[in-house]
Amino acid sequence: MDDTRPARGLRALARQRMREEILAIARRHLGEQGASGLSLRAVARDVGMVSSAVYRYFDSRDALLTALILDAYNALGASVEAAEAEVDRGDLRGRFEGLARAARGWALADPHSYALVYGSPVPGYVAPHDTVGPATRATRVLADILLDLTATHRASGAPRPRRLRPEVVRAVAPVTEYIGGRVPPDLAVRAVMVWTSLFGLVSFELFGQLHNVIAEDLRGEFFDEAVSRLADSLGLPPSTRDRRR
Amino acid sequence: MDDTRPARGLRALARQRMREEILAIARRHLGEQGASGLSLRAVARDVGMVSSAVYRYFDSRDALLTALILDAYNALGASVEAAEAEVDRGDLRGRFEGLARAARGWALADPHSYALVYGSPVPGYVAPHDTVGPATRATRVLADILLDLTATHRASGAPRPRRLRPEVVRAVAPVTEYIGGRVPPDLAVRAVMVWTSLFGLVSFELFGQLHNVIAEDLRGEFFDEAVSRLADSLGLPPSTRDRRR
DNA sequence: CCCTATGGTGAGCACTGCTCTTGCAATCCT
DNA sequence: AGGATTGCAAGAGCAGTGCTCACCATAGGG
Repeated sequence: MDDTRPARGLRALARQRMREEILAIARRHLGEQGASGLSLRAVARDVGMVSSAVYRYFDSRDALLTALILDAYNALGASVEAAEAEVDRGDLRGRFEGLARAARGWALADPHSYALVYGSPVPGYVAPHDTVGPATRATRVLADILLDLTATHRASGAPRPRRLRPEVVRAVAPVTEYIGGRVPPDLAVRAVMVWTSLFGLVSFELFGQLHNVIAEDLRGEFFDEAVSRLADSLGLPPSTRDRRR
Repeated sequence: MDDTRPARGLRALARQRMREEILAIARRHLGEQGASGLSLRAVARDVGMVSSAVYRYFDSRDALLTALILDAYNALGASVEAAEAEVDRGDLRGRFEGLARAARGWALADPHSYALVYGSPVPGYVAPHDTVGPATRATRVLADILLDLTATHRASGAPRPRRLRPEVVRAVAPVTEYIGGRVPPDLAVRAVMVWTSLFGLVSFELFGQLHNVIAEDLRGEFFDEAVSRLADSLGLPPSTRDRRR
């Protein structure tokens, strides 16, 4: 049932087309009513099938949701990649800002998909985690920025690294390994904090936690300010486009 | 149906007892299967009623959930308040650390309740926001710490304030007003970022987003490190208990 | 002290996810 | 080319859900 890839043969091709159509309808429903309101039967109706037929393509409602989660990760990843790719390679801060703004923009445009991946796990804790591939597309972008940062180690305005307890160094070991290169543990800690801060902010905004906290019509302004400070905390040099002084 | 407070008369008292009993069972179910699996019928069965009788006490399943959300806010608030109250008033950093650790501790102990309030809104975006009272108990604690900070303005190790665009100042106006006193906008911005960072981190940990990022057995260590850095970013002076040098 | 508001009952509607049997048709193999 | 095999769709059905409603008993308060 985990037919994702090749599609050889006429039959297999038709099967994949059907799968795609179901997913398309499901995507639409998700965008309209959210994950909790996504009904396999309703999707089946809209696609013109009887509900039991859908089970030929997805093992369960949760399987359908998992496919949508993968979808969402890819959409976010693509959006972030595209935005970051538009920026001059040398402009590390600009690349970071592009990444951040793209993430928020995508989340605002498709809040239900965002909730699907960064909200509370809907089914019951089981789902994702074999979705590692697409899940890391966005994080990869940040990792590459950090790689470029350490390569051209202009320690200009970089905050001085803190002394780290060895347990903390071990704690962030997966990150340092993932980023590659020889990124110092202190930067890895900063990176994780920036990442959680970024998505924490977006989540707060989307999930209504910023009510009576940040004026609603100025959320974008505040976000930009926050992103700028996060860039500072990473030690990203001032943007090359408009370097002051 | 919004019978929360007084309870005068025998009947009204019995009513509130029943309400409490239903809530208690619901709370148990929530802790076991999570919000999406909370069934009004199942709760009714466990409490020894027929399902329709529950509707005498709660307008709908969502109303029950809303009551549980209120519950959760209060539990988190109480936990945070208690932890922070144990710390010497002058030890601003210690108070902040106590608050942060209590929040994470409560979340880990009752993840479903945490997801209820800080995860994606389950019903369909409608619920809370009249629950402002209990919702702010935890934030009030931070606000008071910041008030004490600005009162005893020892600008010792405090990061130098940034120049703020006027839109940003307006954006955080609700925060500055909520905190009270005359807290500078720059500190308000920092406070919001610290808050989102804190809960972003907890959310990431609880929702599985830290998989392959922070070693699972060292999450606590990493959290402490992060909290320490967040305290720095607020300009909280080193703890009075173990001041170095 | 009686009467009425209150709260419990059970049937029922429309919906959900999921399973299983049945039949048809396209595909593959000899 | 023909027959066996496989894939897909339909439909009925089960267990469960949220929620409504007509129906009563009873106990509390006027």
